Amino acid sequence: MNNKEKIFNVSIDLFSQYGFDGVSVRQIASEVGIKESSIYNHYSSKQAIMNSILDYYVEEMTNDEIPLDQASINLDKGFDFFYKAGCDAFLSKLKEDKMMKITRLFFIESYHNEEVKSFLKKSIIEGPIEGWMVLFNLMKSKKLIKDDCDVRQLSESFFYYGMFLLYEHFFINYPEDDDKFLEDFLTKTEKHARTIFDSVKIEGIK
Amino acid sequence: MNNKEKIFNVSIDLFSQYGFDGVSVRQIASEVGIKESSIYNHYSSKQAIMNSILDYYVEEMTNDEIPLDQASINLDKGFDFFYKAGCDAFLSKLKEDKMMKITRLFFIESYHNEEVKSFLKKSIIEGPIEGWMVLFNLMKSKKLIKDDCDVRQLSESFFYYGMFLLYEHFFINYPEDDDKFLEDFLTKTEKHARTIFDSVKIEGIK
DNA sequence: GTCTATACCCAGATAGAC
DNA sequence: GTCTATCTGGGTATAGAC
Repeated sequence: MNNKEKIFNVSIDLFSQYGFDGVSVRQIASEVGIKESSIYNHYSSKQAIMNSILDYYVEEMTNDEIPLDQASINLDKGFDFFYKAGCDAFLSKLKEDKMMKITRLFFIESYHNEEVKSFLKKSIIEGPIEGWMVLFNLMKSKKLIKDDCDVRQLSESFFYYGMFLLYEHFFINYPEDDDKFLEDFLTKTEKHARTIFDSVKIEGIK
Repeated sequence: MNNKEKIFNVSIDLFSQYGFDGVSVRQIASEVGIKESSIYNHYSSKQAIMNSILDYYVEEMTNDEIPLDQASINLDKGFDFFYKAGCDAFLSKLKEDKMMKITRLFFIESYHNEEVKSFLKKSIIEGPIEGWMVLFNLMKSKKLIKDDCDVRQLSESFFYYGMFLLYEHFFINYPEDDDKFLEDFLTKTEKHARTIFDSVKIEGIK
């Protein structure tokens, strides 16, 4: 691993622990094993390091589309199968050590970093919500859930539970139990999905 | 308002906007209209200002116990009435301008401030969850909800939705629509409570 | 590409006159 | 209680030798 890569990885480690403002260029340099002035041979500024981390994460996270026809097929195999398949796709991304760290970085920086904020809002909250609305509408057309239920409300009721688990982990419990969190996340949201589904499913559907 | 109070209030404003590390003593002094050295006649350090804000918030937030017998009476008037009463108690605290600001401050500082972190964990997450577990058990004993449902899971499914609305507001949308948020919070969580309740209620109960 | 040296700035905090 | 003046330390970043 060359020094540029080292700077990149060390910065992810430190920024995700202490936040962007809580880490100095000196600290990064010292952790890499070079002098701080050498950093500037690879990145033009501290902000430039942060930007490269942002770009990396956005790139990695936005190429995992779930094709709707596949979702439809999964849904025919029962709700539990369908849910597990969708959740696994998201978790496999998150499971990589680097992605967990950057996710925490995104959460903690979102309150004052406009770029992070708009990414979270668009790609991590609004995007999935719209995806779930499509799926609940699909369930309606398949006569799995009642016709009069509010699809938007249903999507939020379902999805925000998992979002809060993420917040809770990254702000309150991090970094203990990183692995345990990923395990529990699936089983907990699965039970929750069941609860939501049960509230609107048509009699006789499992 | 004397200068000590001014320092206190200005600090709440600035800390909640930019975070503790994002605000300098000079900024606070300038906003108050005095020199930074004068700050130290009222508070021994920047950290001391922060601590007094923490103490104030903890004091204000931890004297609003909901007596269980009252909750039981409310519950007999129907689930919707019961829920609205409980939620109003919490919202009336939050509605004060100062409390909204400090709540945001708590959220954004929680990732690296151990005191804030443990308060949030204990009093804002675990405490209410345990309260809701008591209430769902009460509903069980009143034969309102099914006997085989998981009360812990139910409490989380219910409560985490509202917690995420808080996170979303304070990190992503703040400070736009502060008032609108407080309005929407009640109606949104009410609908969500309905969804959760419907998934476990015994046939014939409203 | 890495180093030493340094510029420049702003932070938190203190001393002592008034 | 507030001021001016100042200390000390840490931050980002640059210049120029090797």
